[in-house]
Parts: sequence; C-alpha cells; structure tokens
Amino acid sequence: MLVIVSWNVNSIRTREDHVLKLINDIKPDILMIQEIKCMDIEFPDFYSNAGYNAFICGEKGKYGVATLIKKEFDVEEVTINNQILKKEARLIMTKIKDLNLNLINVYTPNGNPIENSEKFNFKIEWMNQLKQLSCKFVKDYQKCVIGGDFNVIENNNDASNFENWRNDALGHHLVRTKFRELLSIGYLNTIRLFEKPGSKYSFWDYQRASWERNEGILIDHFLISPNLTKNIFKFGIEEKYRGLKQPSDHVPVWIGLNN
DNA sequence: ATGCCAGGTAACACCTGA
Repeated sequence: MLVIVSWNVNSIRTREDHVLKLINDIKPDILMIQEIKCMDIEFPDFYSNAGYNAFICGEKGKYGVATLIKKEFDVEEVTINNQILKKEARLIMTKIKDLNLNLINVYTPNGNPIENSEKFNFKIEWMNQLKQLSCKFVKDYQKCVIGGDFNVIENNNDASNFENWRNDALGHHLVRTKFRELLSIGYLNTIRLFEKPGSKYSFWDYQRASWERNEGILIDHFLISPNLTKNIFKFGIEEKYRGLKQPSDHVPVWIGLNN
C-alpha cells in the first residue's frame, strides 16, 4: 500500500517541525508540499534523515512546491516546457518508475481579485494548461495522481457559507467549470468516494477565528486517473494540525492506494 | 468595501495569500 500526502504548509522554513511530526505520525511514502515560500537552496534538509529524496521547484519568498518521495523508489523528475505552468513555481511533476506512477503536485493560482482580470485570467489559463498536461495520461492509460492546493471549492457544501465565496476566485463559476473539465476527461476527486460534501474542510483562514468557529473550505484535493480507481481505499484529512501552535492555514490531506 | 492574520522581503511599509 502507498500513502500520499498533500499539504500547503505556508512556508516550509516555519513549518519544518510540523512536517516532521506528520512524517512520524502517518509515515507517508510521498509528500506533496505547496507554498514552500523559498528558493530550492533554502529548503531545509529535514527529509534526508527521514528517508526521503526531495524534488523542489521554489522561488524567492513566494509560491513554491516540493515533492518528497521515499528513497527506495526510483524517481525521475519530468521537465515542464509549458510557459504558463512554468511562469511561477506552482507545479512539479515526477514519475515513480518502479510503479509507473505519475505524480503532479499543484499549487493553482489564487486568482483574486476577480476584478483584476490579469490575475483571474492567469488562474483560468493555468487550469487550462493543467488539463492539457493531465489528459495525455488518461489517453495513454497511464497511472496519474494530481494532488495539491487547487484553490477551487467544487461543491457549494464544501464551504461553511458558500455565499461568501460565490464572487471570489475560489468559488467563481468559471473556476468550478474548469475544475469539472479535469473530472470530465476522466479524473476522480477521491474524497467523493468516502465523505459527503460539507463534512470535511482543508483550510481555515487565520482571520475571524475561523478555526474556532469551524468556518472552513475544502480546496485541497487528490484527483486520480481512471485506472487507479480500483486501488484507492482511503481518503484522510488531518484536522488536528490546524490546532497546533503557529499552524499552517491548511491541513494535510492524504490518500491510501493498494497495489 | 476593507481590515481582520500570517509570512516574506525589505526596511520600519508593502506584497501575497484565500
């Protein structure tokens, strides 16, 4: 069995201890981390001793993703040539050769404010390009897991008060349509197999005591290609990490796959 | 409509996030 985690940590240098705790708690085979907020060379090396190799795509102070994979796997990082996906450090693609498993770690642009057409349009175009990148795995019957912070509220019930998000780039109908396009080419939003919409959130704002009042949203997702549907047996959300001292505003989400 | 928090950078204010 394989455990794959996704977590927007909001600065890896600030959250290093929390990530180590997660590694000890659930011992993932793969960790997809978003919003590392540092350059590759600044990424702290807590992972080697824990038994992981790191594939990092960072930049100074903003965005940034990293995928940590257990050392026993033979992994190749796949170069992204797409200009839009390369523009900011928001996506890293790796392939575990032993398992023929493709992994796409995504940090979709926020897209706010929607009145600023440049930011919103970049989000829409970025999601278009993600679809282009992802559909070839489905067409070629390849195994693919897309995990990360999608910055999309898929279902009205995935927000404690969806009306707050309807005119926001996370709940906007065009963004939700783009997300559904990923599903329509064959990807499955794995949480839907296990939880009813509204029962689980992955993000609580630092402001307005959102955590204490459980005003959350679900925006961290795992999508899997059709030929992995038979392998998935669990979707987990580690809510307790939002209650730690100096937490990320997101919590870890994970899937369990059987071979 | 904006700030509320939080982190980073740069510099004691502003950007980005969601």
